[in-house]
Amino acid sequence: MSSENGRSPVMADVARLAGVSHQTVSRVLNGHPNVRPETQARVQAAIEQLGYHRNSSARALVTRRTNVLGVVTFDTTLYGPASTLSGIERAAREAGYFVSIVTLTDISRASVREALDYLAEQSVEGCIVIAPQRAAVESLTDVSVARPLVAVEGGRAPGLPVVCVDQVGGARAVTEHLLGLGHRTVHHVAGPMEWLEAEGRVQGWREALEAAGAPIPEPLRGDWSPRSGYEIGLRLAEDPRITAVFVANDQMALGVLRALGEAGIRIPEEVSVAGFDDVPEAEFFTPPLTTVWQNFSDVGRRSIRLLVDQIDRRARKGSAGATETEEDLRDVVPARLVVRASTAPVQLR
Amino acid sequence: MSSENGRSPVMADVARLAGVSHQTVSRVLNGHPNVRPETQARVQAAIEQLGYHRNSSARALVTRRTNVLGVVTFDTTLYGPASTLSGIERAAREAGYFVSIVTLTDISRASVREALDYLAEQSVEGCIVIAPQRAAVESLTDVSVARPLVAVEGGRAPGLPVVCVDQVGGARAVTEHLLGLGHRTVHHVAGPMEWLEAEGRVQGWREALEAAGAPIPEPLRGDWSPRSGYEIGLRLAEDPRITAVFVANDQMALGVLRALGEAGIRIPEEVSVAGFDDVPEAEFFTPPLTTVWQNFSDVGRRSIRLLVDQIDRRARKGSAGATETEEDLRDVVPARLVVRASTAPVQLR
DNA sequence: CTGAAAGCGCTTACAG
DNA sequence: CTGAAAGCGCTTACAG
Repeated sequence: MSSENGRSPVMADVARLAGVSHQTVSRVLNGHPNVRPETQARVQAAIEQLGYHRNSSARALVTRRTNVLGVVTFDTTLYGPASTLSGIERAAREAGYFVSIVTLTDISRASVREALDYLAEQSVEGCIVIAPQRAAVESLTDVSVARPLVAVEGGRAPGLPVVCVDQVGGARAVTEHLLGLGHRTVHHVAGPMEWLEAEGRVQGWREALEAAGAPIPEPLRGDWSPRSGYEIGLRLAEDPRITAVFVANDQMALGVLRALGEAGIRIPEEVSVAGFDDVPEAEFFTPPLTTVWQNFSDVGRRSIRLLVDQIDRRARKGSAGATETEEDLRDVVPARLVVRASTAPVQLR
Repeated sequence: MSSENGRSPVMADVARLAGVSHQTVSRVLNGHPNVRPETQARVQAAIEQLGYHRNSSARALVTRRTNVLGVVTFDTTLYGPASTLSGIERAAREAGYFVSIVTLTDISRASVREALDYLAEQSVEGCIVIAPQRAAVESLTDVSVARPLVAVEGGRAPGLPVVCVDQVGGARAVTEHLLGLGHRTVHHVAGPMEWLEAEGRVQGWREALEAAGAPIPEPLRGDWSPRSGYEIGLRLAEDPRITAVFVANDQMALGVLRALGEAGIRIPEEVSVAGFDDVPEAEFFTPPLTTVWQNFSDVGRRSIRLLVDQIDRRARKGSAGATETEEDLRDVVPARLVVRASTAPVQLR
């Protein structure tokens, strides 16, 4: 695999073996035209014989392109971020980029900046930040960032392209579904205030209630965990006027189902429960959960497209300086209601 | 942030501003001794004033080190791989490495090779393959790999360092727990044959039954999904002799719980059910699931340590050639039984 | 269609 | 303690 003297082969070794100059090897490697077919074949043969791989650092040094994209993400063991990351990675590879990731453990402004600086040291050509918290988004707009950037689930941010799922629309759809079943109103178990997705879902829920002229109860706040859903569920069980609950994610919905179940409340006969995310398990909860599906691979694809567009545009202009203010790019991916057995027409409790 | 003429600043710009040569800047950046404190301060000031970042490609070209590690993983929306990836990423960063990931969609020998070749083009210094399938491991041993490699959940492979959770021990513990509750035997819902983790769990279960002199039923095969657990659960529900089921992961266990529930079978009064993984939801299943916890962040830490050790050893020897056969490194992380409400002493059904 | 030359931005001995 | 020189392995005009 390596050349005779033990080090890995370089372009010059290939050139020598093929009886050409190293520029010709470079041309073959880069698919330039103007190489005689037989020369090309000789070079290819030499490359294979030596097991030659182009040195990516040398190439990056001269082309000023690393072909690396950075992704900053938060807690990849949550279903949403994990699915998004996976979609991003696939789309990036298809676009010819490598993906370097940093997982955040805490979500302060400082830690996001730190992650971006860290990725900058690796000379990434652009970054995607999966940062659904308010603090994260602010940390992105605070400083004029030197290189292309896309926020996923980022909320509205001036000059920062954003790709997000239509949280508001999804929440509205699930709330309307519950109202349509005859429920007088719908209670809401929300995610943490700092999370933009949590706010979007609150907003959609509120809009649907307002449009229907239904009473708007105070939302109860969980932290996305099944445990928080369970604890809130215990409280919900005590109020007999509650007949419908929209929970901001499936994990918390699981906790709510469990708490209501323990209290002897039958679902959906006495209380309807709906979630958000459509995790693979949701279909097998007891009962199977009505929820909202998000197209994460689409989110990945679109965010890579937005990022690569920025990179290409900048490359064409040849400017490494500040970006001129771009129009507010905001790509909203629709959400889809999935109706299962945890929601039903209202009955007396 | 950039130098006057619009391009990003280079070492020479810093040198000029600080009134030193660019070598001195390099020394400061690399923390070399033998730089006068005041020179160092001047250089630091110039670096900050210009917003200078060292060009990583140029550095990698001359040091022959990219500081990038590759991770090949399979379906990061599964709890195990996602948690492992997250542990690896954190440990790598602490060790001063960047992490470049490739997510596999199918798990053929060819796709693993392709992913490794892809990472090789980025000049990663070593790779971790989270590849719990037989085919993946074989693809790693098949070809003598040019650079350091560690397999996670890889089974026994000659010359290939492996970090894995003690699947056999975990499965034995959960089976012994069920036998200890008085069950005559324990049925098993296994994962797919190609998965080494599935096989380890079958083995531990079988060993425990053999040691107890209990009958050994044929394991039923699922595909890790809740749906497959559900379908197998429907069959289990029909056999009244079954009183205890060990399911190879929590997602399938959820499906089993659901199927038994639909059949009117009470858990754990009539049938005990246990899982494996301890996903965050497991505690909130109905009933809360007895399962086995795996320390994924430890797996991440240990696999990075093994990989970095290999890299350092190679760097010291200065050999880029073939690795000499190393002792079979195999780092086994213990698993821990977590008893909850889904398992109970045997009763008549 | 192909080669000789310059240069990308660093680090690493080597002098002093 | 600091600088002049060489070189890492490529690509990119520029000749021919």
